[in-house]
Amino acid sequence: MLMSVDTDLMRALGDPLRLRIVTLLAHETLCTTHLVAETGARQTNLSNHLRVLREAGVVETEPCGRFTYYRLRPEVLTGLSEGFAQLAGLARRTRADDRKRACP
Amino acid sequence: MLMSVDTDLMRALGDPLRLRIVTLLAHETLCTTHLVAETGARQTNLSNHLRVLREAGVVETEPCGRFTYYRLRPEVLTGLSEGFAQLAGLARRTRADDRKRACP
DNA sequence: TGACAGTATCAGCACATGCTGATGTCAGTC
DNA sequence: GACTGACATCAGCATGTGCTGATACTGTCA
Repeated sequence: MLMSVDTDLMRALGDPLRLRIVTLLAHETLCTTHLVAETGARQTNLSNHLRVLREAGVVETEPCGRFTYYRLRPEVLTGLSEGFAQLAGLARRTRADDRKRACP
Repeated sequence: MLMSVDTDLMRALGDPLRLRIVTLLAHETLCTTHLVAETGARQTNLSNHLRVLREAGVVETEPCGRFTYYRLRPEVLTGLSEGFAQLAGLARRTRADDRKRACP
């Protein structure tokens, strides 16, 4: 069956800074202070973006004293990857078979 | 090496109607008239969205008389899929090793 | 050539979104 | 308890984006 791609998830990842955050978190679990240092963005701005990623389910948080660690949820990315792979497979077959609807 | 995910491509796909269009085109090559019928959106609106998808390289056009067929480019979707798979792999390893930067 | 159908483009409006400074909250430290 | 640092939230502004009607362009057909 077709597993559709989540639009909200795509929008969450469709921002340069958020994609940067995700890439950083893919390599290392970090807290906001680290992300501020890495990206050069303001704390407020980053906090907003992190909220978007959190609500989209891309990241999860782990409080650690007065710090908050951000960690990626790999299964979400895997789901996206599989969704696009499936779409690509369909498209490839459609193209190979030259499947097109007749002009009306 | 890390093949980064294209932000513009993500933004292009981060819209419900455009994602709908992509899903439709994955199954069948269609022209604007078909897409209007399928989605219920106005022609102008659809044309705008198709331009976004075209500029992002997601679709390509094939003129056919006074019709214009839209076809998906599978390699773009495959690239996205691989990009996310790679990120997911990194994230999974980061999580497994509990790799985190020390609190500052 | 004139009429028409299929698309693309444009300008304008409404709304969403990103960035910022100010402020609030909570945990740890003195 | 007062203070400080880490982080979240809020309100405001600027900009971006989607939707629409109007219009232009292009190929087909009578």
